[in-house]
Amino acid sequence: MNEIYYDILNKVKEKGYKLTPQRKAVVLAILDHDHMHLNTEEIYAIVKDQYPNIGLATVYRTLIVLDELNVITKMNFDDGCVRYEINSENHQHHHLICRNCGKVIEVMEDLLDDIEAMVEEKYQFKIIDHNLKIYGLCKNCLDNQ
Amino acid sequence: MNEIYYDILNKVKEKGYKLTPQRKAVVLAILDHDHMHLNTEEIYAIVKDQYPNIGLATVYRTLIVLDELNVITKMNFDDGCVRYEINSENHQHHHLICRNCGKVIEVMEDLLDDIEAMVEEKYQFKIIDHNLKIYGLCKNCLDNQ
DNA sequence: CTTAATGCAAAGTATTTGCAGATTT
DNA sequence: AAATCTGCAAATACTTTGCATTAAG
Repeated sequence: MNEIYYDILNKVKEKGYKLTPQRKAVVLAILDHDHMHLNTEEIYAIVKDQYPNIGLATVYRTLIVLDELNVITKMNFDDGCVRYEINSENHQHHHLICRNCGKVIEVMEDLLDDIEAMVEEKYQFKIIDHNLKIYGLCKNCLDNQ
Repeated sequence: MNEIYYDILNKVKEKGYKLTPQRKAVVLAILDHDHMHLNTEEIYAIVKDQYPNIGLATVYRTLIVLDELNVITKMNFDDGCVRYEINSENHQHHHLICRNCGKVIEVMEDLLDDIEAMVEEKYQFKIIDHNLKIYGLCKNCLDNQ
């Protein structure tokens, strides 16, 4: 965890961005709430706790920088806002989204090799990343019906 | 094509919605521009051509109805707006999105059976639909580098 | 004739931007 | 010291809503 944190700070510095306490606080907030798919307001609320006069615009701007540095990934769960995830390369995963309760479940298995091989060959498309969302009903909602 | 159109009108009627000329015009606009991933403004512009005093709000409201009836699907290509596609059940496809030029390419092969079977069994999740976006570089952008 | 749909304008959200002052390097 | 970053408020973009009027069934 600490290692990831310092890796991110280094990336920020390397690219010529300044290491401000606000930026550090945003990075920490995201790391501390991994797998929670926070949106900007939520990250802002967390950071504001320890850093009461940070502005929402600073959080927006920091997230743009982190996205540009490939540190985080934007996620869209169709709930009207952008949510963020840490980008740990060797940790590919997909999302199951319950159409009834909205819960998001992470699936750690990848299993997209076949389709990716086909795409690269047939479409001459150089794959960088992918994003798979599966919609349906979670166990809980199925049971309580 | 005509068959799909009347199927959609029937669905609208069946659910108790009124068949207004505005709704028909929106449906036609989408059908006439299939695979073009239009957003609301674009649909509005097309409809306005033949129906100059339609309001943007009517288009938004019609799209909400069509989405609810499962006639169209919302798509998010990370360009800041929601885009729509006709929902032809037996025509599953994925999208390749070029990180360089933004072009969206449709992939007609499905190839998600393995992963779906695994998800249904291991996560006890009843799958309704899925959405796969693959990011990378299209042939054109690779060639011109 | 009843009920729902439309068009307009106003109101909401989510996000971005301009700018003066503060902070990092 | 130079350049970037911050916080604030205003601006923008997309979408939804209230309401009086119109139109569909």
